[in-house]
Amino acid sequence: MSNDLLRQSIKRDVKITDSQLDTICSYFEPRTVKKGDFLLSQGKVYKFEGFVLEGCFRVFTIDKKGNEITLYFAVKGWWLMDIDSFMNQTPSDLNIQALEDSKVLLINKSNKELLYDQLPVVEKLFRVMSQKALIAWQRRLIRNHCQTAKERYHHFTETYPEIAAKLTDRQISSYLGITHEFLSKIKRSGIKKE
Amino acid sequence: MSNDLLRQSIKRDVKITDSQLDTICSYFEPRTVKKGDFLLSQGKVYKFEGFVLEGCFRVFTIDKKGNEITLYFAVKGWWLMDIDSFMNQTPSDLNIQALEDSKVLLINKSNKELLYDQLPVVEKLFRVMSQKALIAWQRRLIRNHCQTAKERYHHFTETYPEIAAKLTDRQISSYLGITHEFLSKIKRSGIKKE
DNA sequence: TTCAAAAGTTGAACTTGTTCAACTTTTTTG
DNA sequence: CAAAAAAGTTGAACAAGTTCAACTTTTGAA
Repeated sequence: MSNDLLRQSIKRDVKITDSQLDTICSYFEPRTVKKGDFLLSQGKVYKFEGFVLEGCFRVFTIDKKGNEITLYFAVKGWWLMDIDSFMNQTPSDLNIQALEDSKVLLINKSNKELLYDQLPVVEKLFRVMSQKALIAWQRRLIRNHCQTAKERYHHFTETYPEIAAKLTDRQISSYLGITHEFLSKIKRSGIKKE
Repeated sequence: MSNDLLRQSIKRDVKITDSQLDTICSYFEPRTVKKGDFLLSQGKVYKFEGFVLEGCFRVFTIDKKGNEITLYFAVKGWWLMDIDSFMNQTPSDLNIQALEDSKVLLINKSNKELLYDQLPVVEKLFRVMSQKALIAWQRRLIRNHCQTAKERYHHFTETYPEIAAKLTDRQISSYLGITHEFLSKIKRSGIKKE
């Protein structure tokens, strides 16, 4: 199976048996997404949660002024979820778009609930994953408040060089919360001195 | 017992029996914290998770330049946690300070683990709580990127008027990510027009 | 392979928010 | 209650980041 990556990823977060992994994996379906296609678009209800096997996705929202705000990027081994829409089955504020031809494993809401009921370890898994994600969001907010755009840019490209390499400057700037014009100026100033 | 608030709060997130609630509550110990005292300070390992019964807390970090960044405030019914320090038992980056005389229920790490092992519903509870918190952090990041300081100030005071009423302007500004001088100017401009 | 669309660059004027310093008001504490 | 400390206000100069418009470069599709 092509589920090795998912199995490894789960084993990093919880102690789990192979048969439990089999059960979990049996609920996921593979799907390919072409470059530019949307797995979710703003206004729709999110019916799937996804685990990225290959490729790259961008999760973003568009505000009232029409600006794109990127929440995160997801490459191999990352999860794609709009917790709000999936949990409450309300229309999503988010768009999830493939930045290259990609492969994901998807699980729908009713299967996810079956899994939760059937295997308590799945509750633990998503509890641990959510708490780790929370830590990351808190740290990002702190960086947004205490670092300049330039520092944030370098932090991003140094922390995720493989992801940054796949992205356009516009996509990076929408993640950093700055205009692409200003990112261009940051890069120029970064070459000249320090 | 004075555990009613905790029991109600848990019942809002998961289906649970009274005897399970009894078990959970039995692991929590009440504690009073005097105004100004710290439940946690930066550099220490966080040994407790807390549920606020009364009073008000501020969770914040101090960056290299000495600026305070407030992650959140917690009043009656809110949880106090430094997931990073508690989960990994590493020194905390956070301070948790009582802004008034307060009462909390505390649970330590080993009891929390006992609870997780004993009652799967506790895994579910914290999974649901963490996912709700994640949604809130994502929304806050979006607001930080697409709203001005003035809009964020009004959003905060309108969403949490009871909390805002307990806070100094310096505390609010450290939550909004602006200087207290600028908050003062926002308030003045808000009176004159709009 | 060409040409249209998207991405990136640059500069000038502008807006938002910061810094610092001086001052006033409120709160706390001996 | 008096003094000290903390909080809030104000202004002027400044820094960080935006906006808009013109331009160049790269990418992709017919």
